[in-house]
Amino acid sequence: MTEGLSLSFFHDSGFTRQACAKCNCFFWSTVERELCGDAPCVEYSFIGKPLFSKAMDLDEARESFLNFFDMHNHTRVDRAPVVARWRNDIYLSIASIAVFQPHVTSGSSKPPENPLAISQPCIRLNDLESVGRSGRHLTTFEMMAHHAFNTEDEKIYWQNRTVELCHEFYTSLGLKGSKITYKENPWVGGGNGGEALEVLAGGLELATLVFMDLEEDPEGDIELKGIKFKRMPRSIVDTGYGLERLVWASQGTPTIYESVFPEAVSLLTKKAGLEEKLNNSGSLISENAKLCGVLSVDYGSDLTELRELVLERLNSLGHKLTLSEFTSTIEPLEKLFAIVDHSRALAFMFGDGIVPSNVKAGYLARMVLRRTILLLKDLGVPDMLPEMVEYHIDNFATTYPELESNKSHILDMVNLEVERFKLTLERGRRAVKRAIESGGINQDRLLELYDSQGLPPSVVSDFASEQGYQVEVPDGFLAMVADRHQGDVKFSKKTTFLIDVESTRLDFYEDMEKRSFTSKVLFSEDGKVVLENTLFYPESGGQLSDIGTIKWEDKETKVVDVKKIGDVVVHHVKGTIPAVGTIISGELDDFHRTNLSRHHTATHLIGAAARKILGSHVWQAGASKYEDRARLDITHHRRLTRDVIELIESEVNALILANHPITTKFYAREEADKKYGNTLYQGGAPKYKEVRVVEIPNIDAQACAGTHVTSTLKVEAVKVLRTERVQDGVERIEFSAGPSAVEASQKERALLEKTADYLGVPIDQAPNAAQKFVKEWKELRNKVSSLEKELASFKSSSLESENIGKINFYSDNMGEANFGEVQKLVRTITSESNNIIAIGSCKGDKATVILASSPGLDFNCGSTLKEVLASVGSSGGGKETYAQGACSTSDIDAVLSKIKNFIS
RNA sequence: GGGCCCGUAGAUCAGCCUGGAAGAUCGCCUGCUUUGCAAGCAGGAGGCCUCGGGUUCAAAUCCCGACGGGUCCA
Repeated sequence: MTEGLSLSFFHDSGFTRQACAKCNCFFWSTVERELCGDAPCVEYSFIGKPLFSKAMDLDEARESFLNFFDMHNHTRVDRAPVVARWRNDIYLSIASIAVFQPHVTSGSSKPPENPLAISQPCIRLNDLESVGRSGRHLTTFEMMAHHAFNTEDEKIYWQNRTVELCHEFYTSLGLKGSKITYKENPWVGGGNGGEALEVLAGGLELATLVFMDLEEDPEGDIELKGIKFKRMPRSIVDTGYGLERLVWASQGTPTIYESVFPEAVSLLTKKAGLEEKLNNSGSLISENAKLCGVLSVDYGSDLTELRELVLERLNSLGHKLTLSEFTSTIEPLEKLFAIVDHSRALAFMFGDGIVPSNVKAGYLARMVLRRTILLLKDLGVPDMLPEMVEYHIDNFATTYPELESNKSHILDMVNLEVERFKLTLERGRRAVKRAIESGGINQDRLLELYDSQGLPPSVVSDFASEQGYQVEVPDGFLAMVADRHQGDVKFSKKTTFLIDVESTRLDFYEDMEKRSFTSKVLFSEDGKVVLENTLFYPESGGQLSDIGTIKWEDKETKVVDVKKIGDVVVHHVKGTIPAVGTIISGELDDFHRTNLSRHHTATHLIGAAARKILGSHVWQAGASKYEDRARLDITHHRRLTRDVIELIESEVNALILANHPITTKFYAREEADKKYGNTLYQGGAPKYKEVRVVEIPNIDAQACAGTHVTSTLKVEAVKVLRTERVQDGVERIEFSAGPSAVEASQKERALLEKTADYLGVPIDQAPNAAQKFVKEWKELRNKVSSLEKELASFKSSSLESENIGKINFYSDNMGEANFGEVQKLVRTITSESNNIIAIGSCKGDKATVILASSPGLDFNCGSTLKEVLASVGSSGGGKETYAQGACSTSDIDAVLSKIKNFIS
């Protein structure tokens, strides 16, 4: 057997290709083996028997890796944030290669170094349920990697050298080469694929070596895992060495958590009073971890079934435990490990600028935080989260000083979220109480409480038992939630049509102050015109398109909209269109363009001011620019107060007056990244390999395709119009720049003047006057109401009644009267027994008739009045004891007498 | 990006389904009781029922929209 990944390194070093007796996979090893060395075929053998000659902590292990690759001609690159802002397909950095996708892997950008080594903190939340339980899962981990990017022109290294480096690295740490197996396991993901080797030792997967040289193609001639691929002109060495696994394997502790953050584990153990439990159940934990390694289980589905499975195995190994003994021992420890892990994830998430929210990455942070708090509550230390997060920050101070310098902000965020969750839980407690009082908590109610109030079933169950009520938590609860959200997905229509012409030359980047140009028509049809070159800016980046005119010969047409389709700028025109080949002259609407440019520059200034005033967690979350106003959405965790808005406004206007120049320049992606760092991409993931940087030196630099004015002074002035909370954690600032700012001020002044005028006071007294008027008005309103009451009782005593049988019938046409007064009169009379009252009144030309009776009389006011009013062509109705309707004023007397006839 | 829940007195909420006089509890104020406090008793103040449209003779209640909050999913 010499096929598969038959590398000369393997042959030269005595490896042979073998097949696993259990899973039938092929693997390479220097010794004869029956099994591949991977879970679930084999169990962990390194627990209690470390794989490496020296126990390492995180820093030592990371440095040993990076240093090894430094020594072997790799260049270290800095880590990227855990929030993958440069990508629009994922929220979090999930692998080291994610840092280079898609721009480098697609070939459009060069890698920052080649070959390179990195240790990238990653966050993965897909196995959240397993964290703490399996002994090996983490939400946050560092993926160490050496990457080599090969092109047709430049070959760095490929499979053989990769394996050689890997093997040398591990053996340099004292791992015997004979203990390592390389298992062949092709890799597929994100539209790419390739051959891959899993690096296994002691039953643990230490690293994966992926040789990415395929891309998905339905016509492709290579098939991997059921998907068709074709060979790419590029080939990429994508490796992933688990830092935490290296540390774990070097220490051989029962779980990965005890190796990776021993101090955090012991800190929490102490505070939660779990020392004895942890010390006495060491063997249990390690057996459990070993079994979990083998079982490769899914904790999301049925936990009890799983526990039974593990317990069965434990008991067959000599333990004698009941299910409840096992659960009560293992569960607090699992929670403890999960907390330690989750709080580290939070330190990174908040440290890298995630603002908690109900959407996107912010929601992920909130979800992790809330789970962690609930776990802490279960351990009886509900307030320990800030302390745990702070511990991790301090612990990373040397390696990641950016976390330390962001510490107060991170903790502020944590504390704020803790407070918010407390409020949510308090609201939840009341909601549960109410639900119990109004008929109990069934499955639907439980779902609703979770979905709309954020209360997990376990919390509902806790709250319910406080009220002495038991709640059944159904199996597969999360599946039911998913079901509820089934109908959510909607299809968005995409209408793309292609015009097959040369890409348009974009002249507006050459001189942003130019307003007229000449060009040749390449395409014209159906109100659409494409030119060889254009000054017209197409709608993009939240900026409206230019408008203007196109002239040729003695004709002219209006450009009303401009769109970019691929690399072609399409002018939408109203009127006649020039024939293909015509030389035209184009002229922009200068007022429109200048104002759009002002607003665009102003948007950058507002963003810069907000970052300066609020902090580095402020990111652009969206923006749009119009002729008379613009808006910028920024990430921030609190509502913007008037004070903050005023500060931002003042700062922006100061920047305007300082007359800073604005420069634009195109850079290759990797150059731009190097020079400006990742804050460049405020507007989202960059689409092209060339990045246009709009810079206001020392103040702001952004990748931006829009048009700008050439100095801040040309923005003239900025006035904030309003702010709005678009989402949790996202604030919208709406503002005007230039002449529109002045107009906006004028409008506000006009409103204020008008208001003051109505109040009859000068502007500066308007607020006081309004306050006074409202107060007086309330007082008067209450006075009127009490007078109406008095008047009603007075009138009721003077109103004559007629006896019809045992009934006292009151009837009166009160003419023009206050409705409140009439109602009070009716109330007074019907509060005594055996009375019926029919009252007509009017207000202007609208007349109202009320018919009401004392309770307990055998008489239906509703149907009577309905019938009577119907006879005069009007309508009305009501209940047995009270009815009301309308008719014309001239009919009142007729209606009243008809009612009387009805009664007698 | 999508779904769901909510907006009524200073606070917490009921009333909305089934349209027809704005409610409860706590808090607040006054008086009585008490050496004082807590409490108790009696009385009282406090509501553009978030806003804007629509339906209706009539809207806190039904419909549409906006605003404000909460929450789940991707």
